[in-house]
Amino acid sequence: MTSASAPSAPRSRRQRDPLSTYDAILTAARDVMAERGPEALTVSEVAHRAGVNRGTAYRHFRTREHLLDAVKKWFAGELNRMLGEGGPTGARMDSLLEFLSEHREVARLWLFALLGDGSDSEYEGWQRYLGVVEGLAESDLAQDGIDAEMLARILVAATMVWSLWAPKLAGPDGDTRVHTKRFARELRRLLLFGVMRPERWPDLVSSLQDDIEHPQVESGGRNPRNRYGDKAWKS
Amino acid sequence: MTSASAPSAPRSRRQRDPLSTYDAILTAARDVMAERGPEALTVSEVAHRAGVNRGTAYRHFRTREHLLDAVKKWFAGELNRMLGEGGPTGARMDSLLEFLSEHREVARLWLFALLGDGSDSEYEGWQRYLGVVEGLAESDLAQDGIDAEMLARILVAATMVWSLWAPKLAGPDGDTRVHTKRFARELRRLLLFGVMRPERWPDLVSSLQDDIEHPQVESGGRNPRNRYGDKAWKS
DNA sequence: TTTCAGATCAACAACGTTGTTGGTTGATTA
DNA sequence: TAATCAACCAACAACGTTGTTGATCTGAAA
Repeated sequence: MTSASAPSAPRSRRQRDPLSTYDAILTAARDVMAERGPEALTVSEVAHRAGVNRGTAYRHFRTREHLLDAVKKWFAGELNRMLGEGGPTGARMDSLLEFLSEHREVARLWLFALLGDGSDSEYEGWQRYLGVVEGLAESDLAQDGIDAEMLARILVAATMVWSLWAPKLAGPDGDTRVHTKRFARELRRLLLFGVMRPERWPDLVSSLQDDIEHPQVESGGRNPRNRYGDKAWKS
Repeated sequence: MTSASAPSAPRSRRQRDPLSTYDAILTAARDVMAERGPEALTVSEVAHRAGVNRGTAYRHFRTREHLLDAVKKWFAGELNRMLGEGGPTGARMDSLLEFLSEHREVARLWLFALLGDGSDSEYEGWQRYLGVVEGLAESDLAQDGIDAEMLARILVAATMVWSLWAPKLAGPDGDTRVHTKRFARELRRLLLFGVMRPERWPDLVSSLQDDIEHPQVESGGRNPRNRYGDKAWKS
């Protein structure tokens, strides 16, 4: 050290408890990161929020980057849990919405990750979720010709974004539940019935059928099973 | 000034052209902001990218905050244009997707804005878009009982997120168009037919109908017109 | 009770950022 | 051609951030 005699006002030193200190720092980091994004995270703010000296944060996480990684790791686990949970299909959509309403920071981190440069890092939770949608698509509970992967993406994307929209629509102290109920209802309705009356959109319908005759294969992606014309719409 | 005699190597001075300098700075700022988010934007990086001295940037934009505001203003106009354009419904969805594929930075800025703290700042473009969806929902081209606002949100959310997903799925130098075509197709299919076979999900169907008898009104939001049971599904 | 590993912290150096200042230079006009 | 004015730029001060260092304290073991 260099100078620094005895500090005149030795600010109450944090009680010793490494584990809970670690937790406090990680939680604070998670909050900061969810609020303002990984780019905006500073160790200073995290330490301040955790009620810890900045130096202490550096003892628990070697660098700022290590801290970010720890949060991302936590987040990945949370996302897995989230996507994996819930019964099949309908119930699963609802439980996803519910989970996200209560863990908005996960949705925020998800979007920040999407905006980040990391490659998609397909979580196993996503695979499980996708598996469920595929199972549904192939069962006779669902219609024909569904592209399960794209459908799953539509559902997850809409749900994630919704969970961030809801509080803005509800206002500063409004209740998000009413809006969320409307959202969930419209989503269910969409899944059951769609939007258009197919008989009024012959062009669109035939454009879907055209895709069969000119399939877009190549490029690794899963190949949608396109078979229309049986009883996909109406009887 | 203080010291600073004659600079030994007077780096080639930028040709004088205030307007294009302004543009260069604004464009660079837009790029940086779209890439790394508003929080991560520094005037230094913007000036460097624009090939301009930092001081020059400060001549055109009084502070960093003014620069951010200018980008946001530009973005709002772009978003309006985007949501406003395109024909009705199906064609509009496609044009939205197309626009976003070519202007990914708009989608990124949109998500960053969503993650930011500004209140929703409902753009007029959004109102126009919503108006179109409402028009469709009320016409006899569409099914009954659609909650137009929520449907519009589902569509916009899925599309915005997709435009950021696509390049990640395609890989570093892959072609996004194939995947995007699949996405667009599944979206159209979803709008036409939905996913489930309603006759196999009596519980879900009746839960939608229940909403009529126990309507969720209150809280300012538009009240969905729920009337089922006529010919919403099948004939 | 004494000892001591390690948890906590204040201070430091190096660096990057913001916003300001005043000198330089080029285009326009008189 | 000469004067003028604004665009451009280098350097500066003030500040915040990162990562490091050594002093100090504490809980638990000896």
